[in-house]
Amino acid sequence: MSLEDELLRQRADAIGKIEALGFLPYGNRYDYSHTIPEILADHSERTGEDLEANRTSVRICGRIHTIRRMGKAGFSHLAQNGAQLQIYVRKDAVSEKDYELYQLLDLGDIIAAEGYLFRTRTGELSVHVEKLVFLAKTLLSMPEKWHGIEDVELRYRQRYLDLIASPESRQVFLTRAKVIASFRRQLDARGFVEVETPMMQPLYGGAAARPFTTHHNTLDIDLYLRIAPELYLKRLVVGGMERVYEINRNFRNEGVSTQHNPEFTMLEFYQAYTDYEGLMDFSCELLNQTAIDATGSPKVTYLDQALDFSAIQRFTMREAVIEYWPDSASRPMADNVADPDWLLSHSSKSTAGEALVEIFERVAEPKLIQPTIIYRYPVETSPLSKQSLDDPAFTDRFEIYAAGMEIGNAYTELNDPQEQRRRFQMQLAMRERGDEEAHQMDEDYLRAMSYGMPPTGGEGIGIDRLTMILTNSRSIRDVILFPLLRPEGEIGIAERLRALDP
RNA sequence: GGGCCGGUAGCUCAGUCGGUAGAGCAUUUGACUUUUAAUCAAAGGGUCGCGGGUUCGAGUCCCGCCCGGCUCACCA
Repeated sequence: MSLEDELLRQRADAIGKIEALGFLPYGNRYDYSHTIPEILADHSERTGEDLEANRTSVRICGRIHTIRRMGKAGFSHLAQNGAQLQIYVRKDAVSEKDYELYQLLDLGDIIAAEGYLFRTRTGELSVHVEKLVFLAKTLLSMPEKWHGIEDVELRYRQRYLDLIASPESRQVFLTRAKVIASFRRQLDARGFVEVETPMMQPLYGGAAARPFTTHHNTLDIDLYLRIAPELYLKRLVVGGMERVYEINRNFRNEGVSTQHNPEFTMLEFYQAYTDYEGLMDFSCELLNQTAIDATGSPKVTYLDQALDFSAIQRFTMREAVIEYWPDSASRPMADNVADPDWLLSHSSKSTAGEALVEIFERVAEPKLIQPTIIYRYPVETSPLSKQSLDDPAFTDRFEIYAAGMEIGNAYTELNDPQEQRRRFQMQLAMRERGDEEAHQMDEDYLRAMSYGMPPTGGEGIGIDRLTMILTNSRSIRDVILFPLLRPEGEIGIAERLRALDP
């Protein structure tokens, strides 16, 4: 018998013994008087004398994280909501049945304890237990208490174990929730309406990416998982929902890396009657406040580098190429980065605009550690953005970079259906030249725009990447609870449980 | 997809030149009524990722495959 089966058998046997003592092996509702974090918040300052003089009774519950048994007494730590509280179980302070239960407990079991607060000889706030309640048994071993889970594969596949074993991981996901809550609060306060648009779409659009394909049986149609909600959100703006936003998943059938997960979460919002300059100012306010709400400060440390979301810098794309050019000897001049011949000679792309973007991504993007807005993007790579009034080769678009990653993308929305049709046709031509990610023609969207769309600014912010930065996480998989992994193969737990079933 | 690194007990990790597979935690038994990585004594526990090959002999060397990490390419 393998060790794991032996442990399983021992614990299954313990369930029987616990039941024989009169406890439910898997308990029901338990009405605690305090959560463990509440007790720590309310009573951590109290002295032992105070606790003795003004006895405080509590009913707490949680998962057992440590057990130290010593003959006729013992200590355990219960964990709940990321905090731990010690309990002290003494043979002469509880019923015989409860003490027998205490002897049968394993690390990882979930119990409740009732008693009063006191301080131990070493000063730790603890519960002097008078009664125990059994709530749930663990059949499998907990991770090692000191190192926790080091195997990242295990952390991603069995996130629940990661959450049990490492408070830091729990904190990452609490911060992620704060990021999302902060955006919602800020947008709601400004009159934005949260909406949900289709994730299964007959045509995909709103970004340059390859989609996932699926099929609806009854309708017998192929559908795409959305690569962006953009075109639906703008239909809503046409319909008079002047400020809308959506926070949800996009799906892109592309590579996996520390910065890419096939499904990822975007905030997209649209505001009628503003433009990209209005959005730049708004973005700075939004990100500053989100950083504060999530971490307590606009200044954060990411991989040993100090980032300040209260001081977001701004460059045009052309300026950024000059600013971040790697060596001063060959540094281009303003005339160079505006010269199609110069651009084409420094890139393998076939148009000046695509070349500028390619050069920018090569020389500047990795160096954009400080939160930075890059604005004015070439028209070729921006099929849905409005052209700049003073230069039709460019669009009124910007992206937000931080820690060398793109975390946001925004522009004045194109609202001229005739121009939108031309852009779609330009994209179709790129598609015919072999660009699989070029935009499709979306006639329903063109039709919507033909009813008149108000001038509008729209923006998308990558929640996962922003959360990486705000939690100092190196990989996007560290901020996604269940990142996509290949299936692990046979687990075998069903068979092992079946073998235990009497 | 390419390159590099990794997969050994439930967990964290050693394993030398190819020669009987180890430690700590966890588990079991015993001692211990304020411990806290509790302590002390003893015991049990292995598909060395999977499959081939070389060899008298493979955790170790060779080949293929699976899973993961980093990185490059692609992308947000």
